[in-house]
Amino acid sequence: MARNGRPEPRTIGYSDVSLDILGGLLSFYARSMAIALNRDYDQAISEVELAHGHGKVSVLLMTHANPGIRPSVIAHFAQKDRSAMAKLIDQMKRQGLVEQRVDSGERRAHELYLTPRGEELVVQVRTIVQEQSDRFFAVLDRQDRADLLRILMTLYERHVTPLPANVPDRKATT
Amino acid sequence: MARNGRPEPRTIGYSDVSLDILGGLLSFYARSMAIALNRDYDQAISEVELAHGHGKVSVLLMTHANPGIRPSVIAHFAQKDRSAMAKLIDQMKRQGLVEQRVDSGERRAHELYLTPRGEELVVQVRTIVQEQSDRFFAVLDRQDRADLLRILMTLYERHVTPLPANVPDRKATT
DNA sequence: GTGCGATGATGGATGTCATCCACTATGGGG
DNA sequence: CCCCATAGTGGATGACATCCATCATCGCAC
Repeated sequence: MARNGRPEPRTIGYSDVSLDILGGLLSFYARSMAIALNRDYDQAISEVELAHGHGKVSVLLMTHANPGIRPSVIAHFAQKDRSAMAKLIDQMKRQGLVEQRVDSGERRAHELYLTPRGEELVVQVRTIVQEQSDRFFAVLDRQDRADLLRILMTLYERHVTPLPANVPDRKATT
Repeated sequence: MARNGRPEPRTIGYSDVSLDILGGLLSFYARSMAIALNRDYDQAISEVELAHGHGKVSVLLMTHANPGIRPSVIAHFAQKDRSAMAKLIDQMKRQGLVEQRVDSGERRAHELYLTPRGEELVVQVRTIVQEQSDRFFAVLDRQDRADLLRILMTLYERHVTPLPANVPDRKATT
């Protein structure tokens, strides 16, 4: 049984195989980390009704922090297709977590609000998500965690979008 | 048009929205980076017939570097379900890239070999994969790249499996 | 006022992939 | 011989990303 819950090979040793260039490839390790992180995260978040992916958590937290926010803005920060975002929000509406109103000043757009039920869930979700992240990255020392956060924020700003001004430790990298 | 090719919101500003705890959450940034990286990678790798995910590339490179390797060993390092790995290898067999033989000393297991065609593809794939990774992480300075690699390797060893002894810069972290 | 292109949201089609389960042939140990 | 574990395989299912088309709305130019 490997660290990730999958059976490990039991009839042959594998400590001397070569990973070829993968052994020194940032993208291989980055994607591998994401696989492990996703699995761990999905397990943690399945305790509440928000299983699978960051989408619902992003909607919940960002709507909480920004009542009236646009679906398209959330989609933007979460790197989610507009159409997929609409479906996700529809699901959360059916779950009784959010509600939508037409923006009176721009009737093509919607404003998102949490329901009281959604608000209750926020506290839980914050705790679960923070603990999961802390636990996953606890194998790193404090300095490495700080460096990793800084580096990942840089990558986010350069590959996704500039971070809002209110994000702590954000540096103008654009 | 945002950095990732998706339309960005055009009728409202969004530089002052709050990301709530996501703004300081390692797992959010890690997963966001992976989304961006996956997209970039998939674009690069679609130039050759290995689109989508690291699976095929891992099979190709690790079989090249370790002729006769077990599917289960590749699955182990690539964090892939056995059943999914079997389907993937079947696909690559049909593409004429690999072939399988029964391991004579352990007849439950298979040995994987590349075909001449598979071998030809290795050179291309190596170049593409290396360039994609280099390009994606080029936004970081040299020190940050080195730190990121070291940190990600630590995470791999702690969350996935110990790295083989032949991997450069590997440290015993178990 | 009208027309045109852009915008935000929505629905649909499609492909891909992970997960989980069941099964078969094989191997090792009691 | 029996039992349990192992490696590989096939199937079912659910989730999700992507891409496309559509509609209502908006802003701008003529």
